[in-house]
Amino acid sequence: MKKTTPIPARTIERMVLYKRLLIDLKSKGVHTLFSHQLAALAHNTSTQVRRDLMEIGHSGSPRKGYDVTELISNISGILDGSKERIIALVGVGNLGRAILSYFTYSHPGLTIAAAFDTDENKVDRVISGCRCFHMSQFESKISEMNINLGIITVPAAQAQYVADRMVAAEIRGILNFAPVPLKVPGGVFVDRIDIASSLEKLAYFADLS
Amino acid sequence: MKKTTPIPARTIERMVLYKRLLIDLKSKGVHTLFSHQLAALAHNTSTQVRRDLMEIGHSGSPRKGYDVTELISNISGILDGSKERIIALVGVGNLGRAILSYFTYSHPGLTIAAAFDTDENKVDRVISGCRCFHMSQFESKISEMNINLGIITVPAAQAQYVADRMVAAEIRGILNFAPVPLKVPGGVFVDRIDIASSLEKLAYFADLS
DNA sequence: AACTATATGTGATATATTTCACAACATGGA
DNA sequence: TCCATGTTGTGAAATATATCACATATAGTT
Repeated sequence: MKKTTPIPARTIERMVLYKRLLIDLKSKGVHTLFSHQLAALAHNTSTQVRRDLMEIGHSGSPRKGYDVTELISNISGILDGSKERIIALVGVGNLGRAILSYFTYSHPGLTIAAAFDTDENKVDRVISGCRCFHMSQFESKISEMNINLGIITVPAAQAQYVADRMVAAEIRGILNFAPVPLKVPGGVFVDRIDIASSLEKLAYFADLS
Repeated sequence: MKKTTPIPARTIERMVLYKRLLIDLKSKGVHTLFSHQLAALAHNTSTQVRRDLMEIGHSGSPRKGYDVTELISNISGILDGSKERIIALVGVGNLGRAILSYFTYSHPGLTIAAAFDTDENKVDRVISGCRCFHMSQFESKISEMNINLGIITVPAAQAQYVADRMVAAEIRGILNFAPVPLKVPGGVFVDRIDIASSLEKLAYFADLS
């Protein structure tokens, strides 16, 4: 079996953060730390940290705290699934290019293997270190390269169409930057990053305080 | 008084979505709709929609549903605060430029009034329709232009420094694209968009299904 | 004018998530 | 060796969020 208890979504989000913070600490020579120290870095409480670590079954020592290396490896064991994550990006506009260039400095274990667009000026070129193909080759490249995650950076009007093709190509996770909710069958996970929405939310909560 | 009951954060997020969907519907000539129709578009349930609208005190008619125009105006009344939202963006790299160009087609009520960087090649130029200033002019421009929201698109190492200057310049809301949590005093609202984290989360949830 | 069918609005309930509070426990020092 | 200290791990309580279930309302029909 893969996992015994379903780990809460929020916990997973924090886990990603913990992992990055811990890797950073390790590179600075920190070998051990307490829940309240990690909490200070992650900007939450020590109870939350301990509860999260409990979720993944990690334990530390009451007086020494947590072993950084061991904790990183435990968290990675949870986050890094069984199969490799290989990503396709569709829509090589400004945002698409920005994301490509951001990931050129190969993020740990996350590789954008191919980009797709319908604009002939972009097709068959290497853009920010990533080869750009025409959408007509989408299905064949996805299966050829074993791609299982997708990023959508096309305009809203085309987002659902692209999502449908991703689903048909057996992509299991989609990160959607278009400002529309996508309809996908169960078993496909979608996350949306909506910059305009975030700004509106920001404006709302910045007002009160 | 501004608001009587604190509206749940999640409700606000959905409200932003509703508003956009409704504006789109209105432009297509839809005058009235039922909660289950909005729910279908927003990808949630009719109960959720009704509960959300209850939150802002909007009511409809059992047989006609909700009046689109009236609903848009009610939601806007909640979301659009008293003062105008004027935004500064710091860090004119790939991501920063992508965001600038995205907002050039002036999103409703959200204007990026100025961009800032320390790179002399970018300073004093107009980039994607937005004037770019040197960071040394940050404080003066913020107050001169009445900017109250900030977007951080600098590398992780400088993010906290930029946030500190934003806070000092009395910016009340910060949208942070750098992969580090920011420490800010109470009263300042921070939201983080972390693309790498989102991909990791995606990878995790795409695995199970 | 009364009836019917279909939505709304919302108290009550269920679920998810966070926080509290404290017993159990290691470690360094007396 | 035993104690004092400060941390872990976690049941229980609190809070936040979503869903259920149904009484209430209203427009069209007869």
